[in-house]
Amino acid sequence: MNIYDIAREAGVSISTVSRVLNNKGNVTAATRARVERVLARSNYTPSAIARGMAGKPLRTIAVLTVDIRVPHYARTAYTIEREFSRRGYEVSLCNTGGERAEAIRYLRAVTEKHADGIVLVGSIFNQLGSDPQAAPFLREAPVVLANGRIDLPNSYSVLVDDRHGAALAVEHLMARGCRDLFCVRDVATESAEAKCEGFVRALEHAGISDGQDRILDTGQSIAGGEEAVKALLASGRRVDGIVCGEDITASGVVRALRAAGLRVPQDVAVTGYNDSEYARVCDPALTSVDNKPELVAMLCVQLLESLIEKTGPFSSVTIQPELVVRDSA
Amino acid sequence: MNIYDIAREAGVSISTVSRVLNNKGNVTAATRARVERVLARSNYTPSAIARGMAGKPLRTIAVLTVDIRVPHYARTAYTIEREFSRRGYEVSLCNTGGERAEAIRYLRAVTEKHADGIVLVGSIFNQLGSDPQAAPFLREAPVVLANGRIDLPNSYSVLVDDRHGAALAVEHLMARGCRDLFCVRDVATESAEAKCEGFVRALEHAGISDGQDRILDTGQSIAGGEEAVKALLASGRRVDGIVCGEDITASGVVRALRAAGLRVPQDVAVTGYNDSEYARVCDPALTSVDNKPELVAMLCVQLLESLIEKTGPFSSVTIQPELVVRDSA
DNA sequence: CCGGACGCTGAAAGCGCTTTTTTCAAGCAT
DNA sequence: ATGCTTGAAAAAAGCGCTTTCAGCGTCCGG
Repeated sequence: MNIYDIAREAGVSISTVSRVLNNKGNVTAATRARVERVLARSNYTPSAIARGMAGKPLRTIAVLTVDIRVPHYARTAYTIEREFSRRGYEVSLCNTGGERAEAIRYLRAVTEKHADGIVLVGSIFNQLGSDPQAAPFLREAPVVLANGRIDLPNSYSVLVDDRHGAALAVEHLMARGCRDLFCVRDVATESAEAKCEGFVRALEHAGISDGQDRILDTGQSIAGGEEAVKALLASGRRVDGIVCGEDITASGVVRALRAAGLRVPQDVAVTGYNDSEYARVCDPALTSVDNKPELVAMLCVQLLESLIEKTGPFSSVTIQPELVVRDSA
Repeated sequence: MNIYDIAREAGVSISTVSRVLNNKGNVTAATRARVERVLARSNYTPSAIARGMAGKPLRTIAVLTVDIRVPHYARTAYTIEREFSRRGYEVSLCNTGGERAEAIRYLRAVTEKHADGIVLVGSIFNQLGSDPQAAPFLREAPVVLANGRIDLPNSYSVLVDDRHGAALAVEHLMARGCRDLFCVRDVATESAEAKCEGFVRALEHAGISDGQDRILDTGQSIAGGEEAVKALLASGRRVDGIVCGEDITASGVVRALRAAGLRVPQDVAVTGYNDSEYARVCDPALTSVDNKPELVAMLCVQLLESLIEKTGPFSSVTIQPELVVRDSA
């Protein structure tokens, strides 16, 4: 059932049906009524493909994320989807797992389908801007990168000041009287680097200069947190505070500390990052840095929408995280 | 840059370019080489829209979920996306939040865009099959419903036997010596009903007939779990085992029990459901029912793909969950 | 040496819309 | 009564592909 069928049944031309459907141009009330009656009793669904063919935008947004199962990305993607949906867009999603090839494959696919805009969620995607295979696709539609910088003509960023976030955690621990702090780096991203930098700087600010030696590397998981603590305790170094790069890792840190007979926060205070549900499930509930994924997502959507509609001026923005104090520190 | 530009530069017709691009029909090596050279030095991207217009499938799958932020749905959606991506499809996502209007709006949009198939993730979507507004769209493309039944021509289900899952939890608790069991129902879905039914049946099987009176209603959250326990303890009824409908609720149950001075699992054993990361973060780690979202997703993808390619025969399937024993029971 | 088959390529139609252009008729002023 | 204007609706073009069909040259067998 297409527009020709409707036109034939209503005894008008397809352009008239189109005018009725899109509510534009002049149509007499009588003609409009006749078309609408036919429309009502048919189950006609206009083809967005054909509409796209005729030059109208398809109103779809491509969202690239590392892994939607990570709560932080889920929250970001959720808000992006909801907000674009509210604005009449549909969102298409890809979990690249950080695989460059996967990102390129997907970017090609959405370019072929004429996506109206692209949102990259995760600092890892900043690489794509300088990737000769990926960059051409990123020029075909406006791009917004959540949590990372990208240098391309029609691309902007919404950044979170993770350096500041880590510094907030350090300051809080110090205010509690902690002096022997460590920082757990559980992933190799720009964002993790920023946290470490914030940690080191905050220590320097307090007159402690060996911050760089107080960074523990491990994996982003409960087991990762546990291992980091085991290694730390085995080293015999004194510790009374640990800043973690992720709540899930922090929960492993807490678990290992308790297993070693240490009390949290009395003996060792621990902070998480992302203020996820894990922070509330963990016992004791984690003090965590809220980096506001919903706010970031909202800003991404607003920015991308104005980019699509070319209602500038545009600019990248940076937001500040906040510390949420609970029981672990 | 379109196929006409390529054809002109290569000095051939567009049909020849099309043949080269799609690797079909006969083209001499010389002609093919000439076209490919032009192709290589251009940044031509074929239009999937135009290809769709010409009758080819666009290879997009629509996925409806309640809320991607719920880990169980995130795991399901993730696997669906990855598997379809691997098969050359793109997935579009909508979080309906259980809103009928939102589902309908989205179904209309994807129908207009000629989605090749639809996956409904969550038992709540079984309503759509009998919804006069939604059903027409569900007839336009094959549909697979994860975790619920739907009665429509081209629709099939992948079910999890949640009755059995709850029964597994009951049996485990009884084997530990628990006798005064309760079940926490934290949401009003078909799936939650099945769990309660499994709970009641399993009790009956053990000679306990008042299972129906042992169901506690609350919200699906940490607070929900806490409230259920507070109400239960206030009632003065004896309890030594609690079966929960979700890990997150179970974590609240554990927290409230401990706050009341009860030991888990020694005084009261607790089981969760979904075997999510929450079960591992919780202290003590939750014994939980694994309802295998990845397996369900894989089966959905396989089923939907064969539906799309009409390589039958098709049939709905039911899978059995398994109990994962940890420290809480 | 000619007819038919076959391989390669181009021409053209068609997919379902939007939009521009054209047609037509009615209404009005001169 | 003629010419103009105006508004409604039809006609037609165009979007970028795929695919069918037709044309044309070549090769082979009779």
